Amino acid sequence: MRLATWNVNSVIARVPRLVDWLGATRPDVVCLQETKCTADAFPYDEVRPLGYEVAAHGDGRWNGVALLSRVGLTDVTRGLSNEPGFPAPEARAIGATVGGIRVWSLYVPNGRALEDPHYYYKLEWLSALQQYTADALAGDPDLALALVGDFNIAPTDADNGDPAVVPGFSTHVSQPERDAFAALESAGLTDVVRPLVPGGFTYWDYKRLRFPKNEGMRIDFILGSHAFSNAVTGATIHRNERKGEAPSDHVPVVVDLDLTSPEEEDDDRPMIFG
DNA sequence: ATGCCTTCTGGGAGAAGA
Repeated sequence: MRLATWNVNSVIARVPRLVDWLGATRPDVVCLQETKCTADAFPYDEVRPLGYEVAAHGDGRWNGVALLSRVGLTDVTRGLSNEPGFPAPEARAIGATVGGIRVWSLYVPNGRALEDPHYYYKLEWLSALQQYTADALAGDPDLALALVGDFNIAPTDADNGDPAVVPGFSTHVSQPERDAFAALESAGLTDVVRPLVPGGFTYWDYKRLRFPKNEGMRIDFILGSHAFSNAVTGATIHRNERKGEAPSDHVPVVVDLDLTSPEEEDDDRPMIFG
């Protein structure tokens, strides 16, 4: 199974690129963020012919998340049960069961500026996500759970190549944000891409030649429980999607999984005859 | 330590993003 995440910065504006990329990459599951449209306005007719079921969650002008799947799409949940709002809850989380995985497409609040009300909203939102994760894995430690999307946090200094993002002055690199990211890992999740792709960014600001100068940030992640992480066989960051006509400012992140069940794995054990 | 880019709405100029 191939699973991907992509902050498309308007799914309607990105339809030509999205359709081309889906055809070339053939992911089974896609988590989209910043769709910037209501669920009614999602471009279903452009995506369904490629074989995908679609679940969308949108506010309209801002935010918006969606899930595409060719391996089933059931038990769709829009929003986290304990999700804070700004002031009302926003369309930043959609979950579903796809191909045996509980997957969430997530768009973590930006934070805007240190000490801004939106910054505290971001931290509260991340706390709610951590609580959900802890509860979900406490209920089923072997759950194949994946938190996928734009976390708006650069967990390490190496993940920040943007000279405008300065520790001590900027969001995305503050210790409370990094602590919140680490808390997700402490709750039982691991970044499944980093061991396979140790370096590289997933976002470059549109302005100031950030992409040509490769002054980007790594802020889009695929975090998995052990049942998910153990199945990962490969990972790629599709840097070329930042090139060409009308790109998003983020690029897709992709993982390949071998979700062979333990029973089937048993069949691969050496046989002893006689 | 910002909004010289992009998107959206609304039918302008402004908000938001990271």
